[in-house]
Amino acid sequence: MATQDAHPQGPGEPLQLGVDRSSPVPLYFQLSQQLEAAIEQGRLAPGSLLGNEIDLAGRLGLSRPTVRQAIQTLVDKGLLVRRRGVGTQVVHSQVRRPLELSSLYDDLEAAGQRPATRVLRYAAEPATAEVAGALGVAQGTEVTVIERLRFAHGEPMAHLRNHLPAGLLGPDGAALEKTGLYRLLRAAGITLHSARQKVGARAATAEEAEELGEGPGAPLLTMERTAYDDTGRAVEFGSHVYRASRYAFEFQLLVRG
Amino acid sequence: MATQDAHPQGPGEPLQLGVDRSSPVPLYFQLSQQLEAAIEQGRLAPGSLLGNEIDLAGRLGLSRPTVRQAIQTLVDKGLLVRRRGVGTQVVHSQVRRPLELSSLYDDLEAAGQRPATRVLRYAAEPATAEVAGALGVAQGTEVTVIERLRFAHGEPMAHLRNHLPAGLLGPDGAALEKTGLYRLLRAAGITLHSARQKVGARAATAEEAEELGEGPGAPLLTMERTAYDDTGRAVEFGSHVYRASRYAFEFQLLVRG
DNA sequence: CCGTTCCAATTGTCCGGACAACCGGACTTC
DNA sequence: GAAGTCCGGTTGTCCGGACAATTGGAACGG
Repeated sequence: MATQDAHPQGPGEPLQLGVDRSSPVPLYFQLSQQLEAAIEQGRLAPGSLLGNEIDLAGRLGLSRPTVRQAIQTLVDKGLLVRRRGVGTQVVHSQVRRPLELSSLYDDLEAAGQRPATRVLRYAAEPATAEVAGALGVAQGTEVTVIERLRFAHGEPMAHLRNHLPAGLLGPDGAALEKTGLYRLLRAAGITLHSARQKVGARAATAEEAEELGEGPGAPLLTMERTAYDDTGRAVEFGSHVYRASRYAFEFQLLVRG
Repeated sequence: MATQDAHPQGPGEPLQLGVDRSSPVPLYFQLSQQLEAAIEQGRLAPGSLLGNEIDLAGRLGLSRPTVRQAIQTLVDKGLLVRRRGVGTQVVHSQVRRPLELSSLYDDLEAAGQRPATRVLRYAAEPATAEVAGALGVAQGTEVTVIERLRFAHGEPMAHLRNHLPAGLLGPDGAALEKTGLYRLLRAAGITLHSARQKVGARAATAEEAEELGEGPGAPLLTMERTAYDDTGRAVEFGSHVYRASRYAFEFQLLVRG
């Protein structure tokens, strides 16, 4: 299978790769980022082989475990596929973005929709049984309640109701008119780790229809989400309603290897 | 931080762990499965430390890289959290199931709902522009069309329409009355790898309402999905409609580390 | 009493090597 | 010509070791 001189990625250039050993960035991470960029920009064609790990390691002056670690992160992202006895190749599909804990604000902004927010309520009140269960606190504990109306292009898109453990955000609530809740949480030093979601649909009540500019009984998309930080503590319980005529959830799944 | 004699997981038993070197199952996999089972069954309490990797390796007669590989798979699943200088601990949350490429059939069966299926159509026809685009074939190419009505407890739950590249399933279509599509695909040697989904809602048409036993204009949950195998080839395009009064999507997300 | 410095513990990164398992093509054989 | 066999190539698994980076508490000093 002479991969001697013919570069495995085809007749093009040998794909400039190299690591900076003086950088504090881990070597495997430098490599995986370069490979990801090459794939993203099409310099590594879908289906093309990557060249075997031993040679790659030798050419870069790295050890095989380090190269493997770099490749593995891309395999986990779904960009590469390894096959024993064959090699490692770029996946054929043109799909990207493996699915993140999506933030409506970021989604809209990324879509160029210039989101706006009207804060309807920002208060502390005792937790109901449902909220207490979701957040893992005792019923009646004081929690922060946030209700917002989210607009895109000046039109209402969704009604967002969130419950958070008291004291998580502090007095920064005012910033909610200008940015998304998840950004505020991140700014408060909270790193989101996982979330449990439930997506359904139902007909709009009279108030909801009025508020969102829909007809009575219009179909609405509902989403309930409990988000956890990296220690497993529940940091947010959201109960949201979207206009089905204007919004849908899009995401990509990866099957666990 | 003497972890000398006190077992890190608390006053209980030292947590029986051991690997079988004669088994063809990789050692790191044996270990990760045992740890996962222990976490799942609560023998490793949330928040408890796992004991440092060096000792663990020594006790099991394994090397540290092997132990790390086992732990890493559980970190990727979101069951464990590592912190340098601290240790590895079980995540606090009680959540499970990181989100799979969910199959309605499996979902219903797991919930003890005894799903049933009526195949409305199983035919070959030329691909429309929408289907051709989703499957990545030329418009007009012959594709397999499957339309099914899915029941649970004798009540209609959803109308499922799927398009597949011709010849993927062969004549096994009859089995669709007895099992799910994804199981058939797996049995045909296809390993699903990723999928792109879009979840929305809309009002039912007259026929849909009739077919699903809902009132006219009832809210329906819609899902479009294109699934890809491990080479990136599109193997299925589904266009499904669920009764919002009876079904909702539940899933868990992990933030990529 | 409080803040600072230091230190031990633990995970993070990286190396070099060894052998096994598997795939695909070439070759042989019938 | 078709089926089975062999073999080179590649990834999968595992080992043992070394040093760096970070954390949290303990000791120290103000």
